[in-house]
Amino acid sequence: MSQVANLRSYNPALKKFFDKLPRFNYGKSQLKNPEACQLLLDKLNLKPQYNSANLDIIDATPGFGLFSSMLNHELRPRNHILIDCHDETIKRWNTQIKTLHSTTGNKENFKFVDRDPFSWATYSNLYKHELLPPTKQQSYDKMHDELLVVANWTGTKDEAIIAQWIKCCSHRNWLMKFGKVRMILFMPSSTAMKFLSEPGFRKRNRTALRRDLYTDSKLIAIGEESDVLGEGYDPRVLVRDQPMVIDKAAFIRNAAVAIVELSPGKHTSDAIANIDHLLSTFFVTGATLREQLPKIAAGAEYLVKLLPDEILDKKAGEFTTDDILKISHAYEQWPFKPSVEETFDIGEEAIR
Amino acid sequence: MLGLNRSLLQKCARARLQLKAKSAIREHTSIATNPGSSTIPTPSLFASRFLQPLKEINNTRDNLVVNSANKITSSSYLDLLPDAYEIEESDRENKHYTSKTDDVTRKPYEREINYLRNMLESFSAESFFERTFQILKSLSKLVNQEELTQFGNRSLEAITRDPSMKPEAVKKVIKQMEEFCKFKPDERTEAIVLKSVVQNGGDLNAYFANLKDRRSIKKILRNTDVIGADNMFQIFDSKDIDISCIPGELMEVYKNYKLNQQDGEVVEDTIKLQQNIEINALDKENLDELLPVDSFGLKVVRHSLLGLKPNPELAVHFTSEIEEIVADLGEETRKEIKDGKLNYHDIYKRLQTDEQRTTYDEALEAFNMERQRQIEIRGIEGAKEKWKHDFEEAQKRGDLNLNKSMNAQCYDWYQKLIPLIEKEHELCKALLNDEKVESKDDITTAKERAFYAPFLIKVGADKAAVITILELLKLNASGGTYGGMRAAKAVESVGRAIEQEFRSSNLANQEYKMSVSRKVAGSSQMKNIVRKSIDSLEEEDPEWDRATRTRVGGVLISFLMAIAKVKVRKQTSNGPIEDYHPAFYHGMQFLGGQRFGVIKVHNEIFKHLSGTSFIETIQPQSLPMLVKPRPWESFYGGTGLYSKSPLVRMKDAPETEAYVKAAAKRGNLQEVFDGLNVLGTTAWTINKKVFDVISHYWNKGDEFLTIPPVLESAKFPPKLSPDADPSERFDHAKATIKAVREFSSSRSQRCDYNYKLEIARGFIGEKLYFPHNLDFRGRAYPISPHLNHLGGDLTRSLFLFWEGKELGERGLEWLKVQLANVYGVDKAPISERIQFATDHIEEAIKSAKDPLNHKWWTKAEKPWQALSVCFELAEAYALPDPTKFVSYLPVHQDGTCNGLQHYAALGGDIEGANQVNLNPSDRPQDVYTFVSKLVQNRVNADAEKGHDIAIFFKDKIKRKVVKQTVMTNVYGVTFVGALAQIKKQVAQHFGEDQDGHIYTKYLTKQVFESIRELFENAHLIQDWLGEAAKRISKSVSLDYGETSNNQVELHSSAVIWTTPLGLPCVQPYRVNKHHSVKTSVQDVLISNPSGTSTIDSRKQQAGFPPNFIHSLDATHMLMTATNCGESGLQFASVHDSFWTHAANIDAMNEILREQFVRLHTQNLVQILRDEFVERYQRSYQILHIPLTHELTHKIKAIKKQWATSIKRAVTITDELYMERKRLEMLQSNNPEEVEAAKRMETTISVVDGYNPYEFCQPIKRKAYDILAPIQFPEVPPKGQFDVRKVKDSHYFFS
DNA sequence: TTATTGTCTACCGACAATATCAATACGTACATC
DNA sequence: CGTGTACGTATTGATATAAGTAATAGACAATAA
Repeated sequence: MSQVANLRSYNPALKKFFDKLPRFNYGKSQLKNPEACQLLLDKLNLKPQYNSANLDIIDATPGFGLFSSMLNHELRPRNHILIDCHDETIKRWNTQIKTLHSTTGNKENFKFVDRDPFSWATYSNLYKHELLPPTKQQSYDKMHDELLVVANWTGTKDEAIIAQWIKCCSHRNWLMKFGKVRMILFMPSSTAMKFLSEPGFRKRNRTALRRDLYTDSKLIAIGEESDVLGEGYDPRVLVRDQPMVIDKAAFIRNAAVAIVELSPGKHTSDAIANIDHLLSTFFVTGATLREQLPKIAAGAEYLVKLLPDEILDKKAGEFTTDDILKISHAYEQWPFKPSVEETFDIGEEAIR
Repeated sequence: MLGLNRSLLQKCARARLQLKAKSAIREHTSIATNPGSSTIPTPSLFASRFLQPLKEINNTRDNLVVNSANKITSSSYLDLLPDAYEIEESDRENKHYTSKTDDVTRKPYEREINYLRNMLESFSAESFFERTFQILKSLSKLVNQEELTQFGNRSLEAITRDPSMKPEAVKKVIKQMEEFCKFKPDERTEAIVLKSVVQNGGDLNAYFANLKDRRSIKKILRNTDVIGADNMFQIFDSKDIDISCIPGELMEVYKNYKLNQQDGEVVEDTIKLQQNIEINALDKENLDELLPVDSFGLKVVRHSLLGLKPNPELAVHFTSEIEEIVADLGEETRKEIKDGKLNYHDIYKRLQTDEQRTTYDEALEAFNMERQRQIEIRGIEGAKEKWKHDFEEAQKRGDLNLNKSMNAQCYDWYQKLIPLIEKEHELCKALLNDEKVESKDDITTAKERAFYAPFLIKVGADKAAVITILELLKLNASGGTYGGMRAAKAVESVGRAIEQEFRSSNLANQEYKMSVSRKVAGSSQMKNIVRKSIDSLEEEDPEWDRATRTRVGGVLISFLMAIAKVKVRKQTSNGPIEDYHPAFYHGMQFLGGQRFGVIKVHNEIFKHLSGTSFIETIQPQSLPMLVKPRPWESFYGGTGLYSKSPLVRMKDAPETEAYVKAAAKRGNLQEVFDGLNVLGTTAWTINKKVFDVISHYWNKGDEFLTIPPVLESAKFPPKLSPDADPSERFDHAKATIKAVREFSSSRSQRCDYNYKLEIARGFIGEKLYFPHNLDFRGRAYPISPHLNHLGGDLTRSLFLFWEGKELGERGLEWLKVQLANVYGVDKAPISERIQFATDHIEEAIKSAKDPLNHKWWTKAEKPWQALSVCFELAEAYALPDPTKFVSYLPVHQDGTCNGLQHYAALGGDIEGANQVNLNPSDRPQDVYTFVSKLVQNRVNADAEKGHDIAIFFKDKIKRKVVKQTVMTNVYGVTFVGALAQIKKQVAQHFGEDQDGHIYTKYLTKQVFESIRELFENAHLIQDWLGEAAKRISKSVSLDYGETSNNQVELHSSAVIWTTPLGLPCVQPYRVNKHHSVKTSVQDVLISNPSGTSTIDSRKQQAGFPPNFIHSLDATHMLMTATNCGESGLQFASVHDSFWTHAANIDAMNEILREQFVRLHTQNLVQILRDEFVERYQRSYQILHIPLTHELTHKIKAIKKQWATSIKRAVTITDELYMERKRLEMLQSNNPEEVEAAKRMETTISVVDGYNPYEFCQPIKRKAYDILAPIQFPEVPPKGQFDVRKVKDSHYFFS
């Protein structure tokens, strides 16, 4: 690590903290290699897009914080909120910030928040408790340039959170209510493979379709987990986004990680609200829409009359955003369509 | 950067993986062949002799050929490979379950055998001979010769049922069976031939001419169940038969017959009638013709239930009997009876003398016997007739909208369904005949069809159609999923119902054997002999396996879904539009990301379900019985005339089944039977007065007390704005779920109540019985599922005893106590409860007089039962002397926290015994209040010390807060579970709070400690039970690895104990493997039940303490039942609530206390321990002892020695094997071997002399694992409480 | 072998996940020695 | 004639599904290192 100090985004003031790796990783994978972080930051190329003086960063689950600190050093934000609630991490960051206070006067503007990054309330409280100044509402036509969200959701159960944050893009609520806020998300590679896949790819699922409709996304980087590069990802995504490959050794825990950039897209949830529930039924089997129709509601065969063959003969995984909008539109025309509540499927467990 | 193409990626990946696999294998082998150090001493002579086979085991195990017999159950008949099933003789022998010390065995390959037997039956009955041979040949590989002969005979019997099977053909079949299947005929086989000679047109004389040996004729004729009654008489007529051919049991009939021989006048036998009896449920004209209009009691009979048409002769007979009995009654009563104003129970109530009642009961019983028979035989026909009737009525009215009448709708579906099923039957038969039928819209492959074809064809298309519709409607009513039912459950249920139908038609066949078509002397005697012979057959028909049921059900349901439509209308801007939507459709629902299949019911159908009368459509087994159930005397029995129920309910627990069967066979269960028979012979009737009130509120459709309202749709929360915060969205989703849940549960509850009430309505005035059976711990449950006295308040209020008992002084008091109890005043002394009733007697009487307006009763804790008591009291007080009132109401005596009572008796805690009323006291004690006080004390003490949370709770702990936790403590509730309970209470009493959980946590701790303090010894026992279960469930049997082929898992010992009445209880918790089965609807997951799969140790441990206690309370109940029965008391129970007439409560209380004392004066836990020590003597425990211990070194040395010898690492199987050999040798006759065995050391034998339980470590870390003989901790000492005091404790049950 | 992570949490009556695809295992036809 | 190879099919095993994971604590099984 001799040349580490020479890296552009490396904050020398924190060097001593990153020499030693953390004892626990709390089920998350993270980057431990400064060079890799630097390359990632290069690839992200965020600097030109933000103005340090107005930029607030919300950084969920920074872990031991190498990437966070380098991102910080790169962008020099007005506020950099770190949210984590694991003992080791809390201790580590508190001492780090203390050290910074005495060395740089914390010009890095780190603020550590000892709350659960999983909880929605944590974020609203940032504003409530004035840890952050109110974020300006901006247009959804261009990237929000005063707020950046970074999060590490690489745990085994974190996929749900990614799915939910995608839903937030569709509803334009939560932090997404401020505008087209960029999220840099570390997620399990298997999650990225599913959620980022394009129509027709084997792993394409309902959330991938939602992502397609409601967000703009880009695969920034992938961990080198197998010897076949990009194995498991939709090749079209690899070709389109040209993600960088991060060396296996650069990770703590494992390299089954993808780094994805996500922001709210042009559609919102009402685009297909009427059939959102029914989509799960479509994705159950590999049968065509024509075959699936009777399963969504009694008498839904009727829709055959309203849809072109080319869509009817598609499988759920092959739907494009256009297709799904057309299906939604057709459904709207159906006189016997059940109400949204009636299509609310609830499992037995929930009934007890 | 990454110009990658997909297929390339995948190819690379594949190549890489293959590489990995290869290297893994290499590594593995190099480890395996690595011998230990070379400086090890060689084992002793004997030891090395035993080690020899181990070397081979190693070699054969790696390339062990899995016998393809294991695959039988996952193959259709097309894929059977009889030649591949080679099973060693030793692997065909019966094996033991958990313990060799119990004489309870299992048959290896039982599932496979049963599967094959079912197919054998089917192919034989349908005369597919080639297939029959194929199956029999497969069977020949799995079973011994004796069984093979038995199965072959079974097959032949089925074959000869076909009248076109001439004797020669039968003989040819037998010949082929011998040739291909190693079948060996016996006398029974010959009897079958004989039957075919008589029945299917052979020359009897020629037959006997060839058979000169009298003795063998005798042997053949002994098989009366094969030959049948009618045929036997024909044989008697044969000139070749003389007395020397007649076996002993037939001698008398024979002589009798020959003596009175007369020309056979051909008559219709009643039993023959049964088979094809055409019962038109609604056609009463026939009856009217037969019964003169003024015949006494015609209307009485007409009153009968379920639209049954009574047998005219019997009806006439019955009514004339009634006429005779009531002759002495007043003119007015007789008129009432004659006018049909009185139902059967009303009449019974009017009778004045015991003699009248006895005669009446006898007459009714005889009449009901016939009705019961009709109900059972009619089965599903009743449903069809009802549908048809309603359909035709609707047509007559010109009413084309079938939606209005569910039944008419069903008939429409039924008619449309039949052709589909018929078509499928054709396809199945074609397949079985190897005919190729091309059908363009037949998407089912031959392979798939082959799985269900042999079974589907067993039930006719029309019956299958009815069953399918009925099951789907029934399941839907059973609630659960929102607007539908689990598809997996539905397909299996339909399959099961089909199987059941097939079985009951088989039973009818058996009946046929008993029929005699001529009026001859001795015919009834002959029938009895045949019946006895049939009953003595031990073999049972194997059940269809679940995969088969599922497949059969799947086919039928998919047909129904295809044709069942419902008409829908909708108003649109262009006027009303109409469409036909499927009534049932299949879909998926998601639960925690897992999906499951659902059959949804169209809302239009769903709406009508809770208002439809189903009583005609309920299977007879699901109804209460009209006659006394057959008394229990073996494992199967106890129920209706034509159906069998197992003594113990089992969900996939072959071991439980085997143990109970064995006990039944040994005759150990007589006392259990006795108790159950008392429960079964308690006669009930429906409380019409209460029923009418319920009915009134039910029909109003509003929510009232426990009656849920009729709801049109769920009350959904208001819509959310699209940009609502995620947490708001979450709450909204929760609220929606809650709304759906409430709606759904209200609807399914209404469906459920509808069933109950409809049945109750049908049974008003009838005398009914509930046959009972047991769960695996011995607790008794009524078999009829819908309506029984175990239900909630409303259901319980519907029941009265059939018999009445004059109250007397005490009875009146107890009746009052009953009122207080159900009203909620159940914690006061008896005198206060009586006072309560006396104080409120006016209210009660008014409630009874005008229940709709005077609502005092509705405020009771159990309002419906309160109303029921009100009616009773009002009637009593209408008499000049209420004590003279004849009461029919069951009065309850409930154990106060019965589980704790048993624990307290076992543990002998004095304070505990006081608190659950084991100790006499002038006030009833309430354990919940007491615990809450203990908690209070603790909290207050902490508060003194300035504990914040304690100060908050100071003097605020109510009974309610601790109640659930105290109750569930008996069931082994954990801290987390209790936390959840108390949290609910805290939220209710103190409001929700941000960090309420800190408070909850504190309080839970206090509650737990308080309970432990109060029931200290009881808890030691609970712990002891848990520890014993833990050791058992984690033990290893000495016989592990004995059978190489049949997969017995390492930890496979279940906790087994015997109740004081001799019922063996086997905890059925195992980890069952699953596999999925493709059906036409969806794939269905099916578990493979096994008595040898790995034990679910966690459940075994957690379940044992409560299960043991429940087995004791069940024992107590059965003992009490038996004694009450002997004392002539009517008795009923709901586990720990015992019921009898008010007048008999004192007597019952005495009995139940006596029995409790009798039960607990033995040291039950010590007995249990002794039983465990005996049963698990061949079990060993894996213990972790310190690495440094001397024993560790010894065992390591032995293992090293062995490892060198066998050139591989020593496994646990090897250790057990060596020990087994050593122990075998010790028992040897050869003194040399015994001597050697004494000198021989095994890793287990060296443990002898140590007590490793003393120095073993709980954790595996830094420890060495050894095998040690299982030991059980000493039983904790009892406290001071003397259980005999219970005899004087008036509040023990109250 | 040891350390970490994940699972489960009150008994019985009572009742349960499926669809798909890749990889392996198995079987058969065919070719070539 | 046997053997090896290629190809086709049945079986097995892994993975995805949805999308708040409440929160508590302690034992135990499974998995990773």
